[in-house]
Amino acid sequence: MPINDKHLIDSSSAKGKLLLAAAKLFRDKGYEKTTMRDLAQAVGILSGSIFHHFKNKEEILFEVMRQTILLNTGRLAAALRPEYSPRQCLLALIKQELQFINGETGEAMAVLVFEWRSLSEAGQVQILALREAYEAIWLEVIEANRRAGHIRIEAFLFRRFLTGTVSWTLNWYQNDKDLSLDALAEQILCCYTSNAAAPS
Amino acid sequence: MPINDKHLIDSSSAKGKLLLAAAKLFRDKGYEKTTMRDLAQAVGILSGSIFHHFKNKEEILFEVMRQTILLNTGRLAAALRPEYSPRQCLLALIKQELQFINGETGEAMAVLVFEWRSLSEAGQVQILALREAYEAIWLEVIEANRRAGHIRIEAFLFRRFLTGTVSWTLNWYQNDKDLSLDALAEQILCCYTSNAAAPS
DNA sequence: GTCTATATTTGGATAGAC
DNA sequence: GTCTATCCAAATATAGAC
Repeated sequence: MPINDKHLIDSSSAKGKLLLAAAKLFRDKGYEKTTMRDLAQAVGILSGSIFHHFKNKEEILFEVMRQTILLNTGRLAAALRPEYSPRQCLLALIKQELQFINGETGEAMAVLVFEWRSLSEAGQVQILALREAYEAIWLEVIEANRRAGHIRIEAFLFRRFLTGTVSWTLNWYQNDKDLSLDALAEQILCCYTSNAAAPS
Repeated sequence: MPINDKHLIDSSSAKGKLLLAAAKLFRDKGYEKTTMRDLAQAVGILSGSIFHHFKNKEEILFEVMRQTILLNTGRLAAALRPEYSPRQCLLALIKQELQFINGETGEAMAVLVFEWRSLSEAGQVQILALREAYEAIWLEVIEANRRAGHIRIEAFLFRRFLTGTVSWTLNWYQNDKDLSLDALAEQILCCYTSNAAAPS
């Protein structure tokens, strides 16, 4: 388990393989257009067998979202260190979230953004509850930056603006030599805050 | 025709009614989950009759997107006035795009963002070509602001950041007394540029 | 331009054997 | 835990009457 924490996706189990394949298919084709037959084929079984692991299609979508949020909330919290300045904290969070969206959990994060409506209302409520812990980390750091004079607008609003910018990268960012994710994070911070860019 | 320009949606024709209803349904339920029966019912006919106006379901999605881009490109260009400063131009464009997304074309704009993958590749190419004129207006104004010292980062990158922030409003903005769209535009400009907020 | 009736396909889900 | 076989529902699209 080099990447995934306990209780989260175990890519060696059949269930874990299904979730990883589902994230990729849901991102590439969309949840509605992905059939149980597509998913079964992706992991080398037949469609009827999936129902041994999940009670229906929506439970797969729910699990993809749930495990992604749990994993990334842990990672976000771990990115902050006591010796960091408010500005360094903010930069660290931006770098992390860019990684979530454009790195190895990118498929699942895209599913969270684009397939939200496909989740039942009951499922949405549960996922939103998990997301609160994630957003609480952000707001604390943003408030600290506001107190330090780096941010001029209200913290909630700032977070919404930033969420849009970072989420949108999944529509255009291609990892190449021209712009690394860390450099992109600094450009965002430079654009969003009043003072000079943080040291690279 | 108080709202819609020539060649664009005529809400008194059967075809126009279908397109307006489709935009709303596609946004609310998603393209895949919206059935021809849903759409027919929304305009008071039966599903078979739709195929007299459109050759298939995807053509409806394509037309919703195409007409929305054409309409809004015209509006965007019309929002600029010769006497405006670069900063006033940028604010005017932000206000316009917020209106596109959260105003009367909001349903169709959400479709453009969320249902992009549901369009065939051939359709995507055509819509992208139309989008170029729209983006050209933006880039010219952004460049002028950069030359004036209001923007510190590269124009393409700035536009991508801004696109994310403005598009994301469709996930959270509710028009109420607390925050008008014009006030929101000024907050965005304040957050994104170095100088003092524009006068309200 | 709309309706009636229906062809045809697709896809989620189940039951029981192995 | 997977496969075989299949049920059932839903949805796109068509043909021809009015």
